[in-house]
Amino acid sequence: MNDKIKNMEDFASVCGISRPTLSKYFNAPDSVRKSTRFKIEAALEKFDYRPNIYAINQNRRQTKNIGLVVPNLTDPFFAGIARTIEGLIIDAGYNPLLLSSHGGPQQEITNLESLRSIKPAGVLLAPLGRASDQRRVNEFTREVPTVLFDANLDEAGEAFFGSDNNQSIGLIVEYLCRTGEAPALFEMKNPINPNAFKRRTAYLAAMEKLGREPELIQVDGEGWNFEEVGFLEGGKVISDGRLRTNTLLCSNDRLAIGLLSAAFEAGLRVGHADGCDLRVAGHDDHPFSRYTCPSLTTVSQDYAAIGQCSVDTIMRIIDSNEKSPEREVKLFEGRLIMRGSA
Amino acid sequence: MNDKIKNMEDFASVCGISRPTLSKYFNAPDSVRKSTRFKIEAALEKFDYRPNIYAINQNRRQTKNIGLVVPNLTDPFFAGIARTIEGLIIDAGYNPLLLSSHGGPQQEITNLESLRSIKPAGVLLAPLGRASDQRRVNEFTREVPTVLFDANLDEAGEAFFGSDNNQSIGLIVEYLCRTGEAPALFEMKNPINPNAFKRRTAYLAAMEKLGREPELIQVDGEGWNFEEVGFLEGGKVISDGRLRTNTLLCSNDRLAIGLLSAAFEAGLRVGHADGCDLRVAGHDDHPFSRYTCPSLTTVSQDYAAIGQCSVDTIMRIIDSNEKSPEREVKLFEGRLIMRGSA
DNA sequence: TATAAAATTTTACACGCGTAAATTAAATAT
DNA sequence: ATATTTAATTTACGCGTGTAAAATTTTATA
Repeated sequence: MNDKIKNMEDFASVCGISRPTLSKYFNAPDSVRKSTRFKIEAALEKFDYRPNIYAINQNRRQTKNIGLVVPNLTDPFFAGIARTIEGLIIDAGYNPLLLSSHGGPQQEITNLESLRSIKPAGVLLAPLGRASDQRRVNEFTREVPTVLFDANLDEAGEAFFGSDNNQSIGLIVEYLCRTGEAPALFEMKNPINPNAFKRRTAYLAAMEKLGREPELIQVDGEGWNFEEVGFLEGGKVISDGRLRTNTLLCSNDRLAIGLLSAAFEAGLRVGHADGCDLRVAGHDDHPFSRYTCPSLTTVSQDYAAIGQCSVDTIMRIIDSNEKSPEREVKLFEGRLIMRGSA
Repeated sequence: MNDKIKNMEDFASVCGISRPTLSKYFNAPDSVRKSTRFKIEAALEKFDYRPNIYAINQNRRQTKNIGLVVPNLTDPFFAGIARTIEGLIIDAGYNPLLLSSHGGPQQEITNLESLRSIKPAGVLLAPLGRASDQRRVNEFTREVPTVLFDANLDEAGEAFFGSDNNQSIGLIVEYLCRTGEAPALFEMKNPINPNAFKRRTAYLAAMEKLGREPELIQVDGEGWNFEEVGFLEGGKVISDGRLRTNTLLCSNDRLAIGLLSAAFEAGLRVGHADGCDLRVAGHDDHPFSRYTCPSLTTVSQDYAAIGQCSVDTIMRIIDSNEKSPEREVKLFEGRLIMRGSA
């Protein structure tokens, strides 16, 4: 009577219907007659059966898996984005598989390899950027429908969605110039994020547009420990008296967080109030930027829109089952977040 | 000649060996004769074949998957731990599947459910703690070999590994008492993390041992936005003049980060130097605690050891293929991290 | 060289499901 | 009520692998 249900066959018999009908039900509950549907759902209440996902995926033309690769999950910024996108993927009826490249191009390729063996219907990839193994990423995107986000790679994937660095940097440069001294750009000499290059260019353009003299403060440092770079190199910049303006725009919030810490230890007062020595601004609206001392003025990226757009697009590609004729690129505007530091 | 290799059958024929032998090779390359192994590896160079993971998992008695569930990936503390453990799982020859409960008990159960359908060989679970749906977690651990870490749940899983809160809290309480005023404990009234309760108890015990009067500052606040709670409620505590000591021990670093921000905005000087108004200490050695203003004195947990121990144990359980007679519990000692804030 | 032991290969079947094609039942039109 | 159309169901086959048992080959031992 209460035999163990081992497979769909067994479960079909206790339902009193055939196995293929059951299969249809699991793929689309509304595709079976209402009366049979009730039979199935009644049986589901009584028996503990769920289809074997491996058998399903072996036989489906396509899996319901969507790969989601981010450069570094240890960065709460990407962790937050990943969470948002995961939710969107689930809402679309797919199964997200989250992988982090941990800042390393080797790991990034490893992630793509292991995704390949999972035969995903599509992949959302936020690549490392300049550090990425472009050739192998391109190779992958030719075999698996892929949408890039956050960082663009030349011609890789079906589409790219990210922030409009020109607009967002322009926004904060204009704000800083309007409310005080013109900012110098604090950045890494050899940044591994391609957005950093875009931001540098955007900074130069914005300054020129405003008729100000740009100043780049390019510091040493490797890898993804941006806070450490900001702290150590920012500390040197301060103690060496290399500052020719009292306003620093950091290429990203994590650099700014380190820099604020260095400024604090150097006894500098950061902020826009009277008597302050330094203004510091960032970019990204990092989750922690609200809690720095002082809180960090920055630009937020519209990740709700970027995520939604990325998911919509990969779904469209999956549904249409064809490579789109041309690579779509869409950039979203940032929003100024005014806080205490500048 | 250069036909597409579609399955192991095809690949076996281009290797010049039988399919079952090939199957053996993929499961353990050293289990086949050296000469046949060379044949296979030579063919692997020439042809692009990899076994279908779904067919493999459908037929193996056990998958090589290990589930890894953490309470909240948005917290860099857990993101770091997850990364460490992922590496250990891979080293052990298994395939980690990382899931975050996003701070919600419903998501935690959902995670366990979706892990069940993946039929993992074992699961490493850092539960939400008090917020967890204990009954359903217990149900899961009865069906799937599970090791708990970070937060303990009553009798759930085969083993638990975490930090010795008594030792670590004792350590920092002793340090604070020795170097200044005795600390009050700053914590949430209804913390969702069970370690919070352990730490409260440990604080009371440590104070008693030192013959000091304990003081609990229990603030409102729900959820996992600890920085916000620390900031808002800490700000109130400061402005209300509720502080009867100049030394605050926060139940965790994230509360401390918020509190430091509140203290900064209130114009308080935090630190142990002369002329400071307040000393603040935390617990966990959060990745950001190095970059607060001032940098945060805290206690680091030995997560290298906790992770290693957790992975070793789940591997032992998987290999022995039997429930261990008794539930193993092991607590690891914390280390004092002295920085600027206390 | 003969023999035993070990390793390898072959044979044969199972796993649990998707899905095309054929069949049957239900819904609609006449 | 009957013919027609449409939807639901069943039949039958295939997916790519693991694995036990039997047959064979290779290696080690005497």
